[in-house]
Amino acid sequence: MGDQAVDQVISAGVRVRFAPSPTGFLHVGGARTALFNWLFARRHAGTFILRIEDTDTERSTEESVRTILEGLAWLSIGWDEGPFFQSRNLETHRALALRLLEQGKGYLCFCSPADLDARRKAAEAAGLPWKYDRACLAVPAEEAARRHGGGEPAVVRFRVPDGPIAWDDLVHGPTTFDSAVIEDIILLRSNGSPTYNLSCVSDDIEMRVTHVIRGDDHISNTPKQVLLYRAAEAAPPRFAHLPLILGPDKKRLSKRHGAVSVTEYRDQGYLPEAMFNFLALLGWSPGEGREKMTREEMTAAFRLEDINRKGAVFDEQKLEWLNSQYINDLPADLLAAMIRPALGAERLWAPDLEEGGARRTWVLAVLEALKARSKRLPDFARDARPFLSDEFDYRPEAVEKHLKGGGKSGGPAAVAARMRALQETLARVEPFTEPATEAALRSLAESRGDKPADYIHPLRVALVGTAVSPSIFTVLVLIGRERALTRIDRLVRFLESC
RNA sequence: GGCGCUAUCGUCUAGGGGUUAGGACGGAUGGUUCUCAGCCAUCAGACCGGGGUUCGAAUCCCCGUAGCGCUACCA
Repeated sequence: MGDQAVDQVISAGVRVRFAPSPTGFLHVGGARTALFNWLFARRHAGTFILRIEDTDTERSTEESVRTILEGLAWLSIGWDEGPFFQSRNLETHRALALRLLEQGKGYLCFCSPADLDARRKAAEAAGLPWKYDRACLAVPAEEAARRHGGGEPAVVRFRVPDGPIAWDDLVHGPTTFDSAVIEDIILLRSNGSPTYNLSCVSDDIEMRVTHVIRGDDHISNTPKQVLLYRAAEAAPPRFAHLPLILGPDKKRLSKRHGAVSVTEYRDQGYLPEAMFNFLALLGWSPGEGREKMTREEMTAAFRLEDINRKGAVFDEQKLEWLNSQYINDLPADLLAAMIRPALGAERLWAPDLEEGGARRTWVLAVLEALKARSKRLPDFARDARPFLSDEFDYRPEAVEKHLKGGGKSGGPAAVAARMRALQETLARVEPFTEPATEAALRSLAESRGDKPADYIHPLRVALVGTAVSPSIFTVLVLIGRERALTRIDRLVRFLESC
């Protein structure tokens, strides 16, 4: 079958789901799983289902549900069905378990957790591999029913049949487990609540999920689930297990590595498009060296078969680079909208920036000048301050290097003299444009037997307070003649106080 | 311990019997220049080890080794 034919078969109703448990924020691993499900669904014009697995009432919180939804929304990963809450389907899960029990595919187990724990520990201490020993399998069904009816606590276990279990993983290829290593799975706890594997399989059957795309850490759950599909006489879905996202130490990415929540990255000033692109590249490559891609390009190129099997280290430096690329591509007016909260927090956002008008046009020009040197959104709020406000400090290292710097600059007095001369020149230069101001500064330097840099560096400190900025003449024109002259005044006064 | 998964530059990866093993991030050097960034150019940098199969193996097979994951009445 050719690729197109395969695609057509797959496309006959692809249904995938992202099934996070709401016990924390949406971490980057979860986001990447959601992303791949989304990409696969879009690629095959299928359905993307969001299912919240909130059956662990101890740890599940509504706050968690909110942040997960918020994270998905930020990344623009929308779902077609749901969100469904697994806790609403408990009765269906229970019915499946009871059906299996009735059919003799399961049995009641009266072993207490404490008892089990003791036996497990004893086995481990003796260096023996532990697996539930099926002690209760020997209890006749009638007796078990009577004891359970009489109030004795019991769990429902699934009786694992003998024989090999195999599936053709879409990313790992053929994978097999020997049922001998799988213990009889608990389906229903002694309080009657269903366990993860049961709920998961039951829901996936009910929701007619065709492809289960999830993290590698679920590989060992898969044989159990395959068994459950068989027992339920339902066709199992295709499985695709994604490589884990690792920290720099090659261990599964976790909080101790720093930021792991997607909303943290948002708050650090990453663009959702950059994050989306970066996450997609973690464990997947369309080949041909393609890296920076639009969602549409990623969707068109996405194939589960191209997913890697090796865990991928989350490289913040590359994320930052990608982010700078996206920032550079962003038109200034969109940029303005994105950094507005940050500017507002710094009290740099004035109401007159809201609508069209000269002031807004000017602000956009400032952002444009700052773009190439910005890696993350907060870089703008920091660098834009001297443009948007007259309140800024001289950076110590800039003062040290360009104002006081002994031999080369001749000391504060010499710098002050040059700035006075420059001030006079700038007061007269017409028009006040980049080429004209540059020509004026250079000829002034020449006439006084100095180097242009002797004027440029102190001027930069005067205008923005730092040793680095965009081209000084761009800055000069953006700041404008009047403010520039005032700032030179301020610098001269500062030099006199040195 | 048992079971499973994995193994190409520091990192993300391309390649899948014959390649100077390619690209990107990061690093280094040089250029542009008023600084930083950017941009441009150049450089350094990898097929885990051992056996097979083959005329030929990074690629296929086996065995090691290492790393990671799972091993709950959590999900």
